[in-house]
Amino acid sequence: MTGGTAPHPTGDELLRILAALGNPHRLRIVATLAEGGRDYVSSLARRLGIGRPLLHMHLQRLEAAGLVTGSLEQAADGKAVKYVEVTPFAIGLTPEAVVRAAATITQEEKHMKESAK
Amino acid sequence: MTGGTAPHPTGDELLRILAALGNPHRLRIVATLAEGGRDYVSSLARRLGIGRPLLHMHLQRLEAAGLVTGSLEQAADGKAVKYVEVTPFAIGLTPEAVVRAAATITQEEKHMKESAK
DNA sequence: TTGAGGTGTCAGCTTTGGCTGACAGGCAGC
DNA sequence: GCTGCCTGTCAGCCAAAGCTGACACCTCAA
Repeated sequence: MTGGTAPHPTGDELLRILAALGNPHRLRIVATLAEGGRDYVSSLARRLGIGRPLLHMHLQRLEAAGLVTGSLEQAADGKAVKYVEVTPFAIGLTPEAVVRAAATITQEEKHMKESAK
Repeated sequence: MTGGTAPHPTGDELLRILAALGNPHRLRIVATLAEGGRDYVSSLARRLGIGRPLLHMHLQRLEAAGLVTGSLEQAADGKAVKYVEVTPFAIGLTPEAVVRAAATITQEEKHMKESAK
């Protein structure tokens, strides 16, 4: 197991990571998890002072970027609880790294509304 | 001479940097400038295949983040040309860095529509 | 004067993102 | 049973981002 995000991600991966971290709420989510360790969604929402649906959406983006990992577990009392924790990562952000990443950007088509029927 | 962005920016600075870089066009802009060196706006727009108004907007965000620097110069023939180049930067992106940055996030009020008259 | 090529900005559209309230289900314990 | 706390997702609203076409200005060269 790697246990961390590679220092030289592809262009799309880097874009997802940067976009995910470029948001006050999401940055604070990562910071909170990095400091206090793993926590479950409802508790985390309370700590951050935001609603659960909102947190849920942000967590989705962070998971999609590979920055956090969620695992649905059974608490001691049998309740289903989803714990989430940060995935270790180390990204070096320099112009050279940007050049390398930009070379592998996949320009996915806008929406191609019902083409190729 | 500073010549570069500090490796430990404030929370707001980091947010602006990440949000700026978390966009395909802007990432490619930085990459293109980092590779080919400085260039002027119209030329850059042609190289990237995007419109000048659009590029102008993206450059504003990149400048606001301190990632690129624009300078309006007089070309040899007297024409005013705006050259833009990348500002050297080196940001270490790790959970620890995020924790440090998140501590200094300035939560500016939404819009406070004419309150505190 | 006209044309080409540079600069910037504005109005207006479409799309995305952010956010909330409400709903539905599962599993304790009272 | 009911209550509480956890899970998820949905519809819908509103603000912000992204993008385009048109406009105005400047300077040089033909």
